[in-house]
Amino acid sequence: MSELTKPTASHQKRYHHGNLRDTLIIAAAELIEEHASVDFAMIDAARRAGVSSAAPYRHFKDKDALLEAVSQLAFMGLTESTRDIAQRQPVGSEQGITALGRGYIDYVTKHRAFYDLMWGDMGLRALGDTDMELKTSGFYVLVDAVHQWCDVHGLSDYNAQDLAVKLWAMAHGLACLALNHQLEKFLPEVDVFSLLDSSTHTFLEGLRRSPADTRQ
Amino acid sequence: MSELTKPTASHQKRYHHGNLRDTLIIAAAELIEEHASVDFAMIDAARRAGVSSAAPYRHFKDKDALLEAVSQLAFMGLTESTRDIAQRQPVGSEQGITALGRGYIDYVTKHRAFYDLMWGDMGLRALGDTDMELKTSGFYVLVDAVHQWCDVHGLSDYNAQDLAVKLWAMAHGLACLALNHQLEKFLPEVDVFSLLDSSTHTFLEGLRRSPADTRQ
DNA sequence: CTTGAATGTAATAGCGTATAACATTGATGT
DNA sequence: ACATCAATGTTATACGCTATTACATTCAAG
Repeated sequence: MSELTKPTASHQKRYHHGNLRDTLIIAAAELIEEHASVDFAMIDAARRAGVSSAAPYRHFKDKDALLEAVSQLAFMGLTESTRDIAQRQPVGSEQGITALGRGYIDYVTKHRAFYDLMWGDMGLRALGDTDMELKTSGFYVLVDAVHQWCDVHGLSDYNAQDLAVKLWAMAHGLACLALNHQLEKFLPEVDVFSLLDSSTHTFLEGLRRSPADTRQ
Repeated sequence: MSELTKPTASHQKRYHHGNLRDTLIIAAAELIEEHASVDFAMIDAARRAGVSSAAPYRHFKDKDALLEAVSQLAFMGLTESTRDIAQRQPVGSEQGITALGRGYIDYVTKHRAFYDLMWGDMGLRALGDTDMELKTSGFYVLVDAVHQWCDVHGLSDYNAQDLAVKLWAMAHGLACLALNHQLEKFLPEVDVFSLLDSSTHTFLEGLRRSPADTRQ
């Protein structure tokens, strides 16, 4: 239990928790990870925080609001991981792009329930303007990498944002198929990361060798 | 109400429904479409079929079992639509491949809740061996189209199944991003079908022009 | 030290799933 | 035709989860 999640005075039961909101978010995130599903009970999150079943409703309008808060955690984690990866890749390289895709797949694969939270019913249901930047900043890391790749390869006439969306869709699609055990069904020998690598490579190869009239 | 869903004698209330199982599947599918969500109440499906709240449990162990039956409907619809489309495309053409992708995106976009049912928690949860063929036969239509494209372009050294998975992932990813309103956020001017076309084109171009040493 | 806002508790309404006990019907064998 | 049993339907109800209400405690501002 992190310092953030503790009541203000340790080991002593006080009437007021002190950090209930944050504690509930953490508790919910843990329960989601453990169950690999968002079908946890509010009362369990409350119990884990050491409060009554009604207490959470002082901090969150309903369960969706709590889930929305957890999804922000998920997006923060994804963005942070994405930035870390981008930082360590050679500028403008194909590897710089595939590494981001690998990181994306790795993240959502290891956090199945977060994936559901980010791209399932939730992601769009509670889409506050405030959260917009939080939820999109990871994408722009990819846009930068694509932009640099285009520059390095003398393909500045391509729209980096358009290409980034396409590359994102590739990684997203592969991740989704992997999560649903479709890959092991149709390509039992192949792992998702090598699929991403070759898929990305073919796509970038297509960009480099395609006639200019197909560009924007 | 189709013939299938009617009690055996019309307009007369009988104790036994006669086709309750099928009627419930249709009713559930309708409710799912209407709510754009699988969060309908069993009792509503029962009411729509004109039976009591407990009757459905004579035909389905639990709600998941009913949802699984609906997901089979969804897969059947997808497969049928895919076959229809494949039939009307020139053999071995790029268009023959993009048309399948377009059809896929069109189908899941118009049946958002079916998409969740097929690829959300459900799809894998109740994955009976019997249903396997039902759920995979659509994919092999794509494999055929890809195989033909490879033949026409003298690229028979490629593994059609591998390529089909990659193309599927592309369409699947784009569909998912479109469903979650990510495309309109990052590329407000562009529609998902043109993205699929250019994405697919670039990929196939990469295959044709890529050095042979990257092939299997 | 008073007072009100914030935050907690206990009790409970309300909805949804699922089961149990009972009722009705259709099908089968003699 | 008729007895009988399995299939299929009904009513009543237990249980779990969400969310609200009325009340309790604490913090913080004047």
